[in-house]
Amino acid sequence: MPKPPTHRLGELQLRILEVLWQQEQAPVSAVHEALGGSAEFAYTTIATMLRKMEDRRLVRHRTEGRSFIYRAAVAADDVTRNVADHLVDRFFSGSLAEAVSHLLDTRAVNKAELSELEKLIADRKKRL
Amino acid sequence: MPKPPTHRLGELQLRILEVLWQQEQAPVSAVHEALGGSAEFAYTTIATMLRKMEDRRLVRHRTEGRSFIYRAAVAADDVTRNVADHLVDRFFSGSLAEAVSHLLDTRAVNKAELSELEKLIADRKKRL
DNA sequence: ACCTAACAACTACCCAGGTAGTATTAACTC
DNA sequence: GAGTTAATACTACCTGGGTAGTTGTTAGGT
Repeated sequence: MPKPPTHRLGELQLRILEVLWQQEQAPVSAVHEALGGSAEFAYTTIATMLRKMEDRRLVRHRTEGRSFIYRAAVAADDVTRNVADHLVDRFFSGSLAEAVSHLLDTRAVNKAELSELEKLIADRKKRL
Repeated sequence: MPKPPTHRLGELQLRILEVLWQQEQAPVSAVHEALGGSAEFAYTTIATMLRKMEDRRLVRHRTEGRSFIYRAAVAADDVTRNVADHLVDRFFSGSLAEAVSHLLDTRAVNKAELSELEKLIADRKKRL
């Protein structure tokens, strides 16, 4: 099956997916609620977006009574991985080190976080 | 001045910026050439995109004879930083360690790269 | 049987990235 | 100074994210 290009998702699509990842499955109304209700978006906006996302195979639905119950059709990890991978490839020519270096340059990283990173890498090294 | 949201750039816009970062400044024709000439894009596509990007303050131009000489108005580092920062914030709730962990999980990282990372972090630690 | 509330379907926008054809302008050439 | 050429300007289109109004359907209450 052709995987959808999961990098390049709109912000709303992302938030909808996040709801579905958390709730496993939900009718339109529940997604709408979880996103802040009518204060943030019209109910129809969510319904439309859900339909469009189903076209792109990002979500699926089944019918229950008169309601559409949606669930995510892509895993959170897949989306995250695709987006992150794409970034590293596109902006750092595939070099993870370059990416991390850049991030370290421009973020306030405290000692604790640095130690966490060190442990992470040490662990990884052992596993080779 | 209101900075343009540099995350969320189209692919073509990125490639145009990359040309401009490399060449410092260039007329439309040079950008078009650098992007593979008419085999890839019509000359007018590049010209149009450059104009649109100037609206968004991503590039500037000056006139030289009848030619427009364009140059980037945003630094490569700024764009990269914004995109990377946005990613870490959006997908890893701001945790660099989480992001790196995820990347390590899904990319084939060899020993050399791991060592490079280790050195990077050690250096950074000293500097605190 | 009728009314209403809930819900999905349909339709129609707006905006921006991307694409490119056509028109225009200005300089250069003969 | 008419014609060619190289450049920009204008215009129009497609696609996809985002937004929402209107319409149709149906279950439930009375």
